[in-house]
Amino acid sequence: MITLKHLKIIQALHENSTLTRSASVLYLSQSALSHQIRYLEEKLGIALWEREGRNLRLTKAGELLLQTAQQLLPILEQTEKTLKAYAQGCQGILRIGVECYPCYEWLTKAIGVFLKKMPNVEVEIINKFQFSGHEGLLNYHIDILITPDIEKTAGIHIETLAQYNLVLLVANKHSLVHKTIITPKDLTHETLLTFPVPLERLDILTQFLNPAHIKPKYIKKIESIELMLQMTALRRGVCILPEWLANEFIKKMPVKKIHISTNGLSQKLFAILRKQDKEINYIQRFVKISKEIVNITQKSPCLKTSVFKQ
Amino acid sequence: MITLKHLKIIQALHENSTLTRSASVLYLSQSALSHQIRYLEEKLGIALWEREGRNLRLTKAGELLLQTAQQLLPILEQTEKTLKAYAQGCQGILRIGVECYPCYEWLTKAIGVFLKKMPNVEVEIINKFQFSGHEGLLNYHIDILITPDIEKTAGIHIETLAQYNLVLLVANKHSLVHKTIITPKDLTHETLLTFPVPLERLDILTQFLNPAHIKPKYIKKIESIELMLQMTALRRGVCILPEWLANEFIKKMPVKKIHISTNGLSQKLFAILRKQDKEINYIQRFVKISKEIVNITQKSPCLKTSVFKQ
DNA sequence: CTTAATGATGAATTATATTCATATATGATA
DNA sequence: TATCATATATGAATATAATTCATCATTAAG
Repeated sequence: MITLKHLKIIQALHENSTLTRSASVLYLSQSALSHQIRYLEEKLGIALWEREGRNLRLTKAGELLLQTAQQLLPILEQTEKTLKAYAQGCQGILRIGVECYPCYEWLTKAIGVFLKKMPNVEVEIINKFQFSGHEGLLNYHIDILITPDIEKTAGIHIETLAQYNLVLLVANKHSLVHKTIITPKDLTHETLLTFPVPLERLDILTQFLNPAHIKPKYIKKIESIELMLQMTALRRGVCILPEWLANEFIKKMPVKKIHISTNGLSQKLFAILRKQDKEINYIQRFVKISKEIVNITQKSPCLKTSVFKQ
Repeated sequence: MITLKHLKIIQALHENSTLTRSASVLYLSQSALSHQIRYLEEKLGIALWEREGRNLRLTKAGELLLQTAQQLLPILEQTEKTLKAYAQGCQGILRIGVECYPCYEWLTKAIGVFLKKMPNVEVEIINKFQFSGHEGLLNYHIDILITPDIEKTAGIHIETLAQYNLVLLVANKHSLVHKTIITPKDLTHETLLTFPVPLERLDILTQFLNPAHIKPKYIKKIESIELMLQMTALRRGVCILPEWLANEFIKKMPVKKIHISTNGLSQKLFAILRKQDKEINYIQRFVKISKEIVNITQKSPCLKTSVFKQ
């Protein structure tokens, strides 16, 4: 009765608004779509769209069908991809979602090692999500999510990859540079450079500044870590990075790291997967490699630097 | 590429083993199926079944496709049913799963009230699950689960319907009948009549007997509550029931209730739903009615009996 | 070795989806 | 409000895909 074709149509129609545009996206004629949706509504005996002039608006029934489409299609797509991979002698596809900007540093290495050890598994990295990474995981857009934020939802399995301190980075000539420890107050007049994530996901705010009821002068979102460091060096702001990553940068740029509060501000990094995938060989392997690489990345420069500094 | 038809075929084939049988289940000719699966394997470029003589066994790829089918088809089926219901002017279908034998007593009443108040919603009761009720909920086989057992899994919402005491029922002439409170030791030589659920789900064992390292002489599983009471009255065993239900039976059968331990053995009853369904009007309504009915059912006979007994 | 039953296959048929050509409707603009 | 560019609807023709029919090949059981 309802076919996947219909689900694809209803989704495309939702994304592209007009029949003509959707048709071209689906490589079909406008006429074909028109026939299909008429057929579908006729068979179901219920309107899926309200036609207001040349605009289509989903009815309640249409919404239900769209929701179903958005739930089913990614699952099927994943299966098809994996089958195609199987057909080419691959063991599978691993789609990694990343919700953690500094992670790319070690993730690239980890994937490198993984690809060598598992030449039959393909890897795909996804960092834009329709909603959240968690959603992406549950909806089969990705198979594994690297994130510092966990939501305890059913059906997922959580692996802790690492724990590290966050430190503040300031320019060598910055007024704060001689502090050994930063207090919330110190940041009152600073511009804080952050990655473009929702503010409630910034530990420096939720764990450090908010409890002290202090706001930085301005929060500026920057995509690229290099640019962020550049701006820090040029005294256009200060930024917060994992200590192991900060250690890399203080070697090559005119910036200094300062510890945050007496206890430090620590953060954990997790790899999250669907429970049913926990036993899949190449997924276990990837988690294991990630743990190793994260720990090497975070410890070795640390050591070097501390030797260097003493 | 892969269509729903294929998923249905792979599922039917898994359930019915042979092509011929599956074909008749799907109202197709054996030839049609044979063509379809050949086409599918050809297009995917990978074997989905290994043919051992006339037996089909799924390959790893086939397993993946079957798993996908089992995940997708119930969701779609649910959507189709709901759409059909919409088409007939219904607001929707509520499929209730029940994992609690004594619940039928009040559930029937609750559904009665619900159907009167919401004439446009259809109701379906399901009490056999492929795996667990929780699975059924997450896989869209049911929309609401009535159970005393909660597993905290992601994406589900839990409502507490009631809390009540469990009591022991024995025949009027039973040797334990004059006890006011039962101890674990008292049950050493008794046959315990229970509903057919896994032993780890029986609170009388997990909460009462196991901690005292005591086992009843024999545990006999019985489907029907009437038969269970019948056997209790005939001194073929003793049984554990919610107190409110026990109160109903002691009025009409030669059985007595005895409280369990000094604190009593209390149990909670939950209604569990998918988080995304929480706001649906008729689901909220059903939960509300259930709470009311459970409380009336469990309180009113209690009152009557205590008046009667004094 | 037979036999009854299952699965496979090519050709014919039927059902379904798509396009083409064209008509109708809509919204913007003069 | 007339015009135009653009969008959707529709019937008939066509192309594609699914199903059946008739038949053969294979298999497990007696």
